[in-house]
Amino acid sequence: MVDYKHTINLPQTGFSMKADLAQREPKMLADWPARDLYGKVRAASRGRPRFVLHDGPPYANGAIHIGHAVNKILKDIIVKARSLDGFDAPYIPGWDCHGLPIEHAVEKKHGKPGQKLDANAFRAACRAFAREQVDLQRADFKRLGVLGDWDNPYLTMNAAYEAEQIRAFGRIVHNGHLYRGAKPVHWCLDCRSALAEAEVEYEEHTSPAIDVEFRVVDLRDLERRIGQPAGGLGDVPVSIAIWTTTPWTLPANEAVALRAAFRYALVEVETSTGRERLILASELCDASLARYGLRALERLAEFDGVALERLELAHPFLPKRVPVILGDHVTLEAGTGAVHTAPAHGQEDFAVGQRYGLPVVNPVGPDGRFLPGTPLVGGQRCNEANAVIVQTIAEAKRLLQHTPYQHSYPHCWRHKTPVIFRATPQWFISMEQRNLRAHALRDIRTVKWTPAWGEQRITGMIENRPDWCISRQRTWGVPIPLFVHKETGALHPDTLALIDKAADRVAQGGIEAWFALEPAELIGADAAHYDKVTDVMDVWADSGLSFECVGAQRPEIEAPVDLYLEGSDQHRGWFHSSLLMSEALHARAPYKGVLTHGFTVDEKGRKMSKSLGNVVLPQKVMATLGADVLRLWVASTDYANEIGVSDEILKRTADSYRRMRNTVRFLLGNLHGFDPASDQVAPADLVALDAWAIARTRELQAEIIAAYRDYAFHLIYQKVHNFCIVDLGGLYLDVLKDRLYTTPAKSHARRSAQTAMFHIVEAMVRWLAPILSFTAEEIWQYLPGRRGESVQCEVWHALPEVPASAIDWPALLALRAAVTRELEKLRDTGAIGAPLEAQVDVWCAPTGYPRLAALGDELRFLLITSAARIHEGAPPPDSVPVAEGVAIRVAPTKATKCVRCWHRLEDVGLHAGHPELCGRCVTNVTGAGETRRYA
RNA sequence: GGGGCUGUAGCUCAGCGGCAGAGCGUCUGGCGUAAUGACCCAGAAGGCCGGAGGUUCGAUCCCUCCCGACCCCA
Repeated sequence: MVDYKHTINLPQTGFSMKADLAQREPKMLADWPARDLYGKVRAASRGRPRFVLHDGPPYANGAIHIGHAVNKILKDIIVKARSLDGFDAPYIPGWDCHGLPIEHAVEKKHGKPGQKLDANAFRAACRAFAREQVDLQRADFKRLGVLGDWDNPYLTMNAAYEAEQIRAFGRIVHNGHLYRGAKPVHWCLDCRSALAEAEVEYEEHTSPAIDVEFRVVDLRDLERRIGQPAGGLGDVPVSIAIWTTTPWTLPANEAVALRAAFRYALVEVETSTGRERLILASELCDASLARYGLRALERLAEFDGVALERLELAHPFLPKRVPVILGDHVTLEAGTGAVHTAPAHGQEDFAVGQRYGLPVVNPVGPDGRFLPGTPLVGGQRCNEANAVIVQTIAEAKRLLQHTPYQHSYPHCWRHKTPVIFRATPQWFISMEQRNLRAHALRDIRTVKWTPAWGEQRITGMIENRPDWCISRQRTWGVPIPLFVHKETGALHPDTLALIDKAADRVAQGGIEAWFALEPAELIGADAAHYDKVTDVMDVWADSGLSFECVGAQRPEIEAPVDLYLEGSDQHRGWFHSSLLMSEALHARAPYKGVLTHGFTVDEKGRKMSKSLGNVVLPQKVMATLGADVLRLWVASTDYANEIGVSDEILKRTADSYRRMRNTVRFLLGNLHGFDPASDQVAPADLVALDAWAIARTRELQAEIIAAYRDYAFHLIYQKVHNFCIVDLGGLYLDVLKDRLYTTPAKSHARRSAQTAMFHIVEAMVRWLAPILSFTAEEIWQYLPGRRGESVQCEVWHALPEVPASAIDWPALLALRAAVTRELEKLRDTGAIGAPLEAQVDVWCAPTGYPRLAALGDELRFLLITSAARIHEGAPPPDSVPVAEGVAIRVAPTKATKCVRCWHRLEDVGLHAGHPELCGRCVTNVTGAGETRRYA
C-alpha cells in the first residue's frame, strides 16, 4: 500500500493551540515599551478625526480590584475600536491623589499632622505614598493590556495640575459662583475639630427623648388650610407635636418639617391643664398619644402635610416664630411625623433648610459650650443644657413626655465619645446665584447618556442637591487660596489677582508653596488685617476639574470630550462634579457622551465582599487564565447592569476563548504556503462557496462595526463566537477540509479557499483586537503577507466585494440540514459511521429543481457525502419528504473507499499505478488537479 | 425610608403585543487522526420568561402591587 500522506496539504503553523496566556502575555508586554506601541498608534492615526475618551482618575490607594479592571478594559476596548474605525483616539490615564484615604494611610504610619511630622513633612509623606500607589496600580493596568500614555499620566498632585486647578478655581470665583456660608459637620468636642464621615463610628448611646409642642400661631390660617369653616376651631390651642433626642438643639430650631404626602390628624385631648388639640401623623397618632398617656377625645380633621407648608408656629420657649416646611426625610419609623429642624445641627436639617432659605445659626462653640449670651443656656455644655431646656419646656407647659432613649449615635473614632453636629464656616459653590443648577439641567439634555436612564438619574440628583460645600479642614489637598478680612469676613479686593499669584507659586513648589507662604509676601501691609485661608478643596473638585487641568497641558484632550466612562456610582461623583465645574467655568457640559457600567457581583448577584468570600482578584485571574480571558469576560457581559463573575463564568469564558483561538489556528494553518500578494484568486473567479463565505463575513463585519460604535461588546462576543462555531466550524471549514487537503497546493481550487480564509482571518484579527489584544497581536505575527507592526495601528479590513451569487444558498443549506438529520438516523441504526460512507439522492419538483441542482456533482462536497444525485420529478415511496416538493433518501454506499480522500467511489481501483485511489485523487496527485466551481 | 435600575435554560445573552430562541456547558452518539498537550461533527435533554393582579381577542413584552439583586441618597 502506497502512503499518500505526503501528497495531502495538512495545516501548518507556529501559532499554538495552547494559549499559555499567563506566561505569554508578560513576555509580550515586556516588548511593548521598547516598541513604543502607543506612540506608533498615535503616529499611524495622526490627522484622522479625533475621538477622546477622557480617563476618570481612580483613587491612588490599594491594589486594583476587579471593578477597576472592568472599567479600564472597557475604556481600552473603546479606544482601540475607535482607532480601528478610523479615528485618532488618544488615551491619557490619570490618578486622583489628594484626600482623606491617603491622609489616613499616612496617619497610620506617622500619626496626625503636628504629632511626629509637621504639616509640611506630612504632605511630603502623602505625596510619596500616593506615588507608590500610582506605580502599583499602573503595573496592574498595563498587565491588563490597556494601551495608553503610561509614561505621562495625569496626576492630580502634579504641581502643574495643582496650579491649573487653582487658576480654574479663580475663574469660578470670577464668575460669581463662590460664597461663604456655614454648614453642620461632625464635631468632636475632645478633638475640637471637624471629623470626616470616615472618622465617625456608630455606637449605642442613651439620650433624653422628649415630645414638644409647637403652637400654631394663627388658628384662622389653619382653618383655611385644612378646610374648616372660619372660626370653627374656636380658641382651643392647637400644637404640632415633635419628638427629639437632642433637646440641646432646640435653641437653634428654625422650622418643623412634615412630609407632603403623609396624612396628618387633628385630635382633641384633655391634659392636666385643660383641653387642647394636637397635630400628629395619622399613622403615629395612637402610638404618640399612648406615649403621652393621653386619649383622643375627638378626631376633628385629617389632611395632607402639604396643606400646612409655611404655617407659622411659636417656638416652645424662645420668643420667635418658625415655619412648617416639607421634607422627604420625615418618616413614620418613630416620633410623630413632625420633625424638629435645626439647620446648624443636622445634615438633613441643613439640606432642607437650604431649600427654604432658613438661617444657619450655630450657638455652640468649638469646645461644645453654648456661646456667652445665648438665652437660657449661655456658657453651658450641651449635655448640661439638655436638663435646663427640658425643665424650661415643662414649665412652659409644652412638654408632652420625657424618657431616656437608647439608639445608635455617632462617636469619634479616636476618643470614642459622642460627637455633635455643629455648623462651621465653609466655602460653597451656589447652585442658584449664577444659574448653575439651571444651566446644568439644560446641558444634561445635550449629552448622550448610555444607558439612556443615566439622564434621569443625574437630572434627579442635580435637581435636588444642595449648594456644593467645597472646603475641607484637612492637610493633603489643593488650597483654597483666599485672604479674608479679620473683622468683616470680606475677601481681599485683589482676590482674583492673588489667586493667580498663588497658582504661580504652586506651579513651582506644589501645594506646599501656599502653606509655606507668609501673607505679607503677597498682600504686604494688608496682612495685618487679613487671615490666610488654610482650607483645602474637596477632592471632588480636583477630579471634577480634570477636563480643564489636563486640557491645559495636553492639547489632544480638549473639552468637551467625546466620552466619560465610569461606574454608575459616578452619577453622584465624577460625572456630577465635572458637570458642575464645567458649567461654572464655561456654561456647558464637559462631555458629549457618558457611558456607565454596573458593579461586579458573584454568580448569585450579590456584591463582592471579604465576609462572603466571593471576591475575585484580577491579579489571580491574569496569573492563571490570562488577561485576554479577563478581557473577553468583560466584553461578554452586558455591563449596563450588574456584572457577574465566578469561577464557572470565567471557565466558560476560557472555553470560548479556546474555541476562537482554535478557529484562527485552523485558518492560519491552512494559509501555509499562501502569499496574498501573488496567490489570491480574483473575486469573480472564486469557488462559489468561498464567495459565499466572504459575503457572509462582510455582512457580519457590518454588524460588528455597528456594535462597536454602540459600545455593545457583548453582542460582538456572541456574534464572533457564533460565527466561529456555526458558520465556520459547523459549515464552511468543515466542508473546506476536503478541498484544502486533497487538491494540489497551488491549484485554483485550494487558492480560492485560501483567498477566502485569508480575508476572513484578516477581518477577524481586527474584530478581536480591541478585546483579545494579546492574542490578536500574536495572530498578527503569523499572518501571511507584508504588514505593519501592530494590528492596533490598522483600520477595519476592506473585504473584497464579491459578485452577487446566482446560487440559492439558503435552500441548499436547508437541504444540508435535512441530509444531516437523515444521516444521524442512519448512524443510529449502525448502517454507517462517517457521513462519507453514505450516498444521497434528492428528488425535487420541477420548479425547485434548478435551485438544488445548481452545484451539480459538487453537491456531495457541500453535504460531505461520497455521492449526491439530484432527480427531477416524483420521489419514490422509500424517500423522506424534507420540504415542499423535496424528498431525500440517504443510504450506505457499496463503493470502495479511496485511501487518500476517503470518498467511496465507483472508480477506485480502475487506475493503473494507483489501485487504491479515485479518479480525482489521481488527477490531484499526478496531474493539474481537479476543477471546483461551487464547493 | 426615598430615587434609579434590574430579574428569560446551569452559564453568557437575543427576543420586547401574535407558536419561547442562540451559543456554551451537560448527556448521548459518530468519525477518524486530515484542527493532537487534543480537536472536529451530530443528536438529545434543559424554561409556570421572579410572583400576584389588571388592560387586551391575545402579555415574556404594556399597567399596578409584591419579592429579590445592585447603585445613589437618607
